[in-house]
Amino acid sequence: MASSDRTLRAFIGYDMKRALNVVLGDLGIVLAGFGLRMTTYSTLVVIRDNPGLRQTRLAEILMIERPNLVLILDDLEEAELVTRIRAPDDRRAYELTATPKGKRLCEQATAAVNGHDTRMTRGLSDEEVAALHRALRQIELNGRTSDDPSEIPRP
Amino acid sequence: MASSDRTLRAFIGYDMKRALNVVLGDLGIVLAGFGLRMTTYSTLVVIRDNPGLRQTRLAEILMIERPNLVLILDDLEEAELVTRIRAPDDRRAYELTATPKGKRLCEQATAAVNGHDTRMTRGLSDEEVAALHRALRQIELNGRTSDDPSEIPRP
DNA sequence: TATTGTTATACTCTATAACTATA
DNA sequence: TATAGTTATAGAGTATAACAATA
Repeated sequence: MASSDRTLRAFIGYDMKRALNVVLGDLGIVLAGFGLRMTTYSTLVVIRDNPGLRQTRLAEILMIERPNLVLILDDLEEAELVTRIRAPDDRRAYELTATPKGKRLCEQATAAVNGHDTRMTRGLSDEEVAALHRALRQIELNGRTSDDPSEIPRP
Repeated sequence: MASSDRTLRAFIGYDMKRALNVVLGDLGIVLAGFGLRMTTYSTLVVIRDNPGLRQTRLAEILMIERPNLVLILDDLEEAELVTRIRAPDDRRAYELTATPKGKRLCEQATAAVNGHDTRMTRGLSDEEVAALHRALRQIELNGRTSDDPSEIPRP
């Protein structure tokens, strides 16, 4: 009986969670080959793309809490992929930069993640993949803007 | 600078994770109104749809590990939404059934989750939502069948 | 007084090994 | 010996409160 979860399959959240589970499983294997996890990889990419970024802004971009980012950066710094340098204009803050080693690893890992992405979307046309991206971003937007709890019916 | 994560936005896994985060956040609020979490809700639905189901099979359907299911069922049983009854033909196993109270709550919660689902997919046409379901199931399938590690290039 | 980064902590979800009782 | 359910435990991700240094 392969469809015993048919009721749940009607919900977009369930199909998203099932699909994301297998995607993250595969991605985790790929990134482990570079000594990275999902969190450290995405953090490294954003730092490489935005040199001099500070932690509060980085946490906003990645939608994670600042205390959790501290541990991720500790990992990246210990692996010599990222440096924290005191900001000259604000001695409370750090400017984050990818080291040459970090940039190289980021590029190699990104190539592998591109391959992973291609594998995961196999069987879908370019237009279908583009539509998938659009739909997911629309849903993210819907979720952000429905923060008004008055819209949410309660029992 | 709203697109500082543009590199990551090219990956389907990133857009899926961002979208799922907001969906699960909203869904969590909806389900909390019924005293349920995501895990207890989906477990309750599958039990109601498949009376007499046993735990090993249920864990397979939901793709969770059996030890983790035990705690979920403890919750559902303590809330008197589900019963574990010794299988007459195999005294190691339990037959899982939703109580009348469990069926009522399941129906009410499902109505609320339907509303949540509609809110989350707002701005998307019926055809776009259908395409989204199809794409996500294709990706889940791709992930399942690419279990062969020989396909995954390593550094 | 407010902000940056930090520490400590707690809770959920997830994953594995080892146990018991039955088969 | 194999299976169904269970216990114990550990890891990762996530969330909040409170702190020191600086603004």
